[in-house]
Amino acid sequence: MNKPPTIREVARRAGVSVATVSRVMNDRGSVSEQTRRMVGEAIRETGFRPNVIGRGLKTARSGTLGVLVPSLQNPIFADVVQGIERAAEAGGYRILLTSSSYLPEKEVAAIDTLLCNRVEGLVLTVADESASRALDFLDHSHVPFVLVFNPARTANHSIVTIDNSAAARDIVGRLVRMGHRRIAMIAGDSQASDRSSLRRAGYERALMDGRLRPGPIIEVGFDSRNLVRHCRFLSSCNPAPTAVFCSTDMLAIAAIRGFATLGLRVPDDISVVGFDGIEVGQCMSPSLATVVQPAEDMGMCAVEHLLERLNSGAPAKNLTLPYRLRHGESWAEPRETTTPKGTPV
Amino acid sequence: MNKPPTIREVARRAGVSVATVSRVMNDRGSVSEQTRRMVGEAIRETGFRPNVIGRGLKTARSGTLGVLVPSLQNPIFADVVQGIERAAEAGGYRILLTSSSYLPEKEVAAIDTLLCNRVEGLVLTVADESASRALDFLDHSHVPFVLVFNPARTANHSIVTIDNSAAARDIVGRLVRMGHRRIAMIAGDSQASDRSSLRRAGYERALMDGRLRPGPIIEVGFDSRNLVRHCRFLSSCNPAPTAVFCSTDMLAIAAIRGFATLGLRVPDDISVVGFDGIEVGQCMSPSLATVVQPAEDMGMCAVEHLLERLNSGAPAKNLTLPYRLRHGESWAEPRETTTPKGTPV
DNA sequence: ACTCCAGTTGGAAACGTTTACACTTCAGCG
DNA sequence: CGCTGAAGTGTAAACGTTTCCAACTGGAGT
Repeated sequence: MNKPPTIREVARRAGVSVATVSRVMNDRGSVSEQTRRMVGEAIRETGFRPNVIGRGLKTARSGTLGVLVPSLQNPIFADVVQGIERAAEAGGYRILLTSSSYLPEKEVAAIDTLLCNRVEGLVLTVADESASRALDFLDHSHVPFVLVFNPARTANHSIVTIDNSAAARDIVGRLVRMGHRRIAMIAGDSQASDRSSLRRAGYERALMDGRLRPGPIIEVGFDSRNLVRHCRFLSSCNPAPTAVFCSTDMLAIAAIRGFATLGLRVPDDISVVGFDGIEVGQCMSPSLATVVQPAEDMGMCAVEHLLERLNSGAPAKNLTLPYRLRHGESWAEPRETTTPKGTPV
Repeated sequence: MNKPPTIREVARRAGVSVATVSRVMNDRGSVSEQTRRMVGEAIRETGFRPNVIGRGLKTARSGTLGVLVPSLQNPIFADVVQGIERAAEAGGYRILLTSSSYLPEKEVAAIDTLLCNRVEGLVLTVADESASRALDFLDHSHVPFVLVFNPARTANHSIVTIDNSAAARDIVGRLVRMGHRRIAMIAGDSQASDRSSLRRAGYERALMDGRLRPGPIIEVGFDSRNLVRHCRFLSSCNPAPTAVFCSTDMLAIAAIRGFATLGLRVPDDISVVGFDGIEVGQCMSPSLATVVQPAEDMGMCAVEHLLERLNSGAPAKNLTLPYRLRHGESWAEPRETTTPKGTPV
């Protein structure tokens, strides 16, 4: 396990000082064409690779950004990480990836680790922006960070998000106008996600708009795979809901599956809509009607803004990107409505 | 943007030398209970966080592992990264994540970057293990690495994989025994994935076993979302295949979608099976019949083995984990067979 | 011939840690 | 009372870079 060559060996080999080698590598300062060639040759011969740790120590720059997401299991986060990685790479940064498994205590630990590693900035999604001990922590660290997906509750944070509440109201409103009078919600644990509560608020607002009572609301864990039990409960209600709004696509997919297991067809027997816009949603049958968050873009925007702050000292800002609705096959007018139908979408 | 406190300030504050502070932090050497307390207090007061870059420079250990995957878009890689992150965290390591977008030239660049960052080891999936310039590169670097998903063609690499060819032969064999006589394949670009070729080999082998001719084989890009064109082609063949084996679940999902668009039902009109075992496959309807790779486990195994090599100098080894078949709803006996049916599965 | 300046180059001091080594105490022991 | 050794502590030298500064060259301008 022999040590990799250092700048000193390259210098010796090329018959110059380490300062000159450094100058050649970063082409800074003036170096004659001849020495430049010789140094280049020595670098190639030795297989020298500059040690960014040594460099980082001197320059006080690590060249890395920290990333913290709840989980990679949900494709929405994989997408955002993909965007982050893309933009970071374009900006000459590496990313240090950690995940919290939706546990607030792991958030703090992970951020601490990232700060020890002297990341120059962070991109993260926390469980609850307003209650996050992790963020207080971060606020005092003087390391710039950008929240993704978390709602903008306080103005002095950099945030890239969409209007969760409006989007939920929008898509549930469509269900109402389709004629649904009894709309249930399956919500991810609101402790683990402030988005979930906002989406719920939008849902309730849409029902209020239509003078309807919020249907049964079922709160489940984010890692719920099997919703059969909950689906059975919903279909046994009286009156049974004709549509279900799920706070994430993953839950919506699981719900569709759950209803299928019970012999209920979507959307014939019950409509199901989701939230997130993950890619598989539009590949499956029925394709999922949902709110599309531009996750990869959000990741890229977050990094771009972070780099602006890093490089030009730009101020923190809230960036609310547009969402769009995807009209999938998982929703339809209710088969039998007890009240007159509204206007179809 | 004031600098974070250093060990020196902590030492000054506690009235001791930096050596003592260092000793307290790593509890190594002997320190009296009293000074230990004072140092602890000084650390808390200053909010000191040890700079792992400084530490890394001295100890020649970065505490990071490099990870390179083709893309995070495909959940199979998100899963493996999740496993890698888990195991790395458990072992006290951080991960530096990069992706190649299935481009061999980006593989080399990414690995180079990771090596510059002095990762202590790497976990990666390359396009083609036997042709990878990136691996030659890595072989000379004396940094241990573990391949995931790539087939074990050469014995001296650490590899965590499954038997792709056997698995493909297995699942396609089931189709044959179900009575399918005309089985097509939709394969991901074999340039971009050595797995794809192996799966194809297994597919061909299974057909040979059943004395059948390989059906049409369509090669598509890994990022193919819309397979309608190819599905139309398949259904217009004469005789038309009654089943399609796809080299990844993502392609299988897209294919099911494609057939649905054409008004063909899966599995009634045509069976579709995939390969990978991503979670959404079992959530959708019809649920996807597929080969399940234990992706998260594979990621964890890879890291565990890597750490063994790192810590105990254990030798490289090939680890072939078991796959299993998931009996989904996307396959069934062909509706009309021209030859007598085989034994159903 | 002298100064001046731009173009090259090297020396050495950082950066924040860890750690080998040396030094002080002080208790235990003969 | 002196010797020994352990416990506790400090000093300073690394680790691999970058970069400030000084020094040296040689040609142009006076």
